[in-house]
Amino acid sequence: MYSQISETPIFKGFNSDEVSDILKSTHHQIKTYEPKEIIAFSGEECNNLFVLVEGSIRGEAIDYNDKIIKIEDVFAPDTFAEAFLFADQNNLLINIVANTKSKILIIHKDDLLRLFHSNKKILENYLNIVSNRFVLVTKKLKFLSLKTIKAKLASHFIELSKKSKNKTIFLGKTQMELADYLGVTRPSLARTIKEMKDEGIIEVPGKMIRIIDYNKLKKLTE
Amino acid sequence: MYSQISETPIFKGFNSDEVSDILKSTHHQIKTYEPKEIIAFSGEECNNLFVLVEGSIRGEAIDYNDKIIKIEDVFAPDTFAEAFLFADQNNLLINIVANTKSKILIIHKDDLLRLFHSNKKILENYLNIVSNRFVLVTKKLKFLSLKTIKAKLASHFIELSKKSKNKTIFLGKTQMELADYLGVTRPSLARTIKEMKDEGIIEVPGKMIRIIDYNKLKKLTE
DNA sequence: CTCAATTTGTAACACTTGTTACATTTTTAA
DNA sequence: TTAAAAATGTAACAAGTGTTACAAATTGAG
Repeated sequence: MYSQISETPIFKGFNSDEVSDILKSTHHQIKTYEPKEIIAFSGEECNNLFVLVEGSIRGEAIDYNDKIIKIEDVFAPDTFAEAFLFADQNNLLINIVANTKSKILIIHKDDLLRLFHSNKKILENYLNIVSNRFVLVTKKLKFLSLKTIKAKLASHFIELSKKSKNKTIFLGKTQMELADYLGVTRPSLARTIKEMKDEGIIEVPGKMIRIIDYNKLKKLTE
Repeated sequence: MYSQISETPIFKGFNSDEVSDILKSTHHQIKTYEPKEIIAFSGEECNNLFVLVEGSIRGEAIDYNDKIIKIEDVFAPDTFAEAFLFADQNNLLINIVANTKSKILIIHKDDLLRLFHSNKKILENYLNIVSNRFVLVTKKLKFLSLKTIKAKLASHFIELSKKSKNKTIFLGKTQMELADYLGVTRPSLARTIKEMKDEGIIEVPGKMIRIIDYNKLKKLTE
């Protein structure tokens, strides 16, 4: 099991022997959860770092009509609920539920602080995780603040193009999935793609998107 | 000056003598900026913690047409650009510009790490700042994902009501400012307030908002 | 290959919000 | 107190997106 734990980002750079040593001198729990079991409840104070060693969990919000909305899946090896651990108001905004049988390493924040102090690398790992999470959320925020579907779509195409370093993008999604991802309806998305095609900004050969006019595309993201 | 620095959140709990001691053993710079001077450029890697000791700065984005969009003001004593300091991709997304003559304490992240290791309280302060920032951004995200003006407004009224623990809210803003804050236009905001009034959800005596039907209000935020 | 299921294209219409404009009320400064 | 400035109420219209519906094209399992 220590080798599994050494795969998680918070223990990056440690081998299983080192993980074993660290955990021997750090108060912690390891809990196993069954599928659908609730790991932590929305509203609860969250004073523990959760390290998902094995399995998969999800966060889900419950709206006014008791309808469940899935927010995010997390797969081992990873951590979750780590970014607001030291906030003044550290209440969970979502329920944490096991998708599959899951093994979770739980470290209280006070013990974590001690660990930070005795082990510089763990601290650096933690800071790295939290900072990366922050960058992600900030990007999401920037994306959400785009007002039109065209702007969102253009921004998305530019991101994909940057990643693949290619003017021709392969969309690994159906229109329906892409529409969901962008938070818009499928017919509206189709209409927007058509408009961009008509304006000579992109071509759509099959399941691909070819960027014809990068400047126009960029201008749309304002 | 040390007493000013001791007012900043990263040095919370230290008096000026202690701050003086800490800074004696920590590599740092103190720089002064004139109004409109650019402190850091968008795109630059950001490897320093900025502690705003005196004055006021702003973040501003520049769009494709070189139009400047103000993002956020920060007033001393506070820190900024701290949350993504340890991210893999730690490039600034905005320019940092001085509003007024400002004094800034600059600590490189390597020196900061050393400081964390030698001083537990500083580390805790930093973790607290970053976590709180994360909670703020997450709330903003949740807010932005609300689709209608009514939902945003309802959510805002509920927040204010929770804070003041009172069904009657004092809006310290003009409609124009509130509209800006919500990212909508002023006439649309006025129209929405009128609708909520007509539906018997709120009353608007003068500059106040009185919540009449809390349940209906809450239902609007879905 | 073939047929059913899925995905995509498209159109008509409704709803929400932005735009512009102007009248009215309130606030502020002289 | 009074005139100018700022804030607010409101209306007509435009733009963007959602909703619903259905046909055409594509995909996939047998």
